[in-house]
Amino acid sequence: MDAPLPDLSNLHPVGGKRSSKRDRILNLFLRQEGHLSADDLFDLVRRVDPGIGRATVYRTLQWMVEAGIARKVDFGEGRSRFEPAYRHPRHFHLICTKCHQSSEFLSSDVESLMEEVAASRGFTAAQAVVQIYGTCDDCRTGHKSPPVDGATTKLVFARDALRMAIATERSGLEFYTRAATLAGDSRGRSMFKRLAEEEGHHLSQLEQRYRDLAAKDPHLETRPTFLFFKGAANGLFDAGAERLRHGVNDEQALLIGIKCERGSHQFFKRYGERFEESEGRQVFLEFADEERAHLNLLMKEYRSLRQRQGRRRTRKGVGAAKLTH
Amino acid sequence: MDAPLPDLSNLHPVGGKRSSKRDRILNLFLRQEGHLSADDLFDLVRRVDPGIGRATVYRTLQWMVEAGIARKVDFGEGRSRFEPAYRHPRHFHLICTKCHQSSEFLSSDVESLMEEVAASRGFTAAQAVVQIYGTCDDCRTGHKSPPVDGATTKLVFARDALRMAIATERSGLEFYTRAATLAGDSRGRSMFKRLAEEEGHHLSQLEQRYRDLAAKDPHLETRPTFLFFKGAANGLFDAGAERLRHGVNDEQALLIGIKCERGSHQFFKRYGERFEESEGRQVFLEFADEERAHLNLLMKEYRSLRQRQGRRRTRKGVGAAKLTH
DNA sequence: CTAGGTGCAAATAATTTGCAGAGGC
DNA sequence: GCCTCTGCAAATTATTTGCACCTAG
Repeated sequence: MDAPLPDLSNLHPVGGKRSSKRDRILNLFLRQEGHLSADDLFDLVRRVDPGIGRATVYRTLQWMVEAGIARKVDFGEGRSRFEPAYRHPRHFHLICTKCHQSSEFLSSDVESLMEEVAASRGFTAAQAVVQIYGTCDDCRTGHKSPPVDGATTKLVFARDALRMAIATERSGLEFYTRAATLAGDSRGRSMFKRLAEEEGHHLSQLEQRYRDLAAKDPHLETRPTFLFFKGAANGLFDAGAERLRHGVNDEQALLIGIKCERGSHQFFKRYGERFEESEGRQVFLEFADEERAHLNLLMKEYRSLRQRQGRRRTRKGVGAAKLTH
Repeated sequence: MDAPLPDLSNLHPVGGKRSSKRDRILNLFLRQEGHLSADDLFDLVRRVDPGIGRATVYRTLQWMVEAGIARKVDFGEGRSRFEPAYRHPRHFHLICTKCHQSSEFLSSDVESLMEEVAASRGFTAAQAVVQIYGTCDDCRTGHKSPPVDGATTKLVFARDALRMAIATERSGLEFYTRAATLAGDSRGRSMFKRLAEEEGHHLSQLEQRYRDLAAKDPHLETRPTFLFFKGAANGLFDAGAERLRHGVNDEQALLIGIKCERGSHQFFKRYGERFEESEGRQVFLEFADEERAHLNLLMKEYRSLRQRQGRRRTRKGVGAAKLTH
């Protein structure tokens, strides 16, 4: 649903056209934080290269939007603003109608709801815009909270990513600990135990990393959430752990684990890939890898179990074809 | 989060200003379906009253937006469009970038997510805009689906409302049927049975109503969803019915029922009230009333149970104060 | 050489504003 | 009589276009 992610070096041919001054405009634009109006960008460009005309900036902007490098956003000021879309996933806006400041957030839940809606209408979504207009905290209370620069945004992003990974790790730990207790088969028990230990180990690593991050900014913990990944932020294994309570056999436990690991792997990979280089992205992608490793282990165990059982019945959803990655 | 709902008759003073020609513009505007550009409205107005100037239309539009009667939306065409906001809750847009058609949907889930986000930042939300840009089904396939007029929209809305009420009724029926089986106390059993019968009765009424509605338009059932009230559309009692499986005592069952009925009453009331007069609105509000009646019955039973138990312990969440409506 | 890209200035389009007069209270 | 509304035309603002020229492949 979001923009394609062409390599920066061969970005230019994307639109089918060539480049020269576009490079300079593009580079300046991508370096910018926040939402530039066409004129803002024109001023910036002129400062560097006075020989560039306003029309070129407009044309380049138009081309960038078509090529998916930029996004056009409208805050109802009577002019458009533009923001980089490259490795910078769709984010949503909270726009203060008093002070005209806008802050951003990201929500995978909103995104998936929108995808669902679009799909149900046969609509192919290319872009999504979410804007909430109202009064910001500062304008309402009269206080002024410290300005948030690019570095802080990145810290907050990393913090939120870590929080999600930690929540997932915690619910995974609970899941495997319980599964190890319940497992009827000694081999399965030892595998679940091993996984529980791994989760515990990773968990403490993540927590350490979280503490390191928090040390970089004394206010980090109290800053508002940036990633509203509600469905994921509360532990992707919770439902699985819950199902274990109702008593399942080893095979079922394995299948539940596989489903959870696969879901969480896909989730972290999918979103991680869409971010620009940053610690948050790292957290997502590393975590996705970890979940995949667990997934592989579980699937190996599952195959082996099936073999030992000697049964050849086919189970829906996890056929042999799907097991090979 | 949505616009205030002033009475139409004393709408005018809302903005602190007075009225005269505004009335005519306002009335024309409110009669319109869809999204008018300022110029569209100007043309319309001129056809009725050639003595009205373009600036007045602009000024009136501005005033309507401030007063919460209209919403300004931007589809990236270089000009703004406006839509009535009165008794017409925020709806979201799917905008085709090929044919420039836009269709609408409503999602309570998206709304509550947005409220959550706003609240967590101390942001007071007044308006929300959700736009999904892409290619519509017609443009993608080349086919042309039958045009949807205002009457059809209303039918679809009523259909979706009925579907939600039916789903809730079904899960309620399941809940009470199961509760009746499980109830240890004969008095409780008969109450749950009675509620189950009522739900069954209402369910068949709703299903009949649904059939009547479907008879009005042969394609009604296949038309795309308009209300994406995912959390509610799958039966608000499902979680409650599920909990009954794990074995609960009568008091707990009552509390679960109370929670479910209260939630569903509030949900249907809250959203029903925001719609303009229509069958869909009726469905919502009637259903809300019904759920409240059940709620009252359950609460009466709960109080009586507590009295019979003679226990005076306080349970969190459902203190005596909260029981009196 | 050719298909675009580019600068400049002029054109267009949407919206706002200045001002004199009108209308309600 | 005062305050706001209103129409008209002029002004302002953002964005696009026409056109002559330039540049990369």
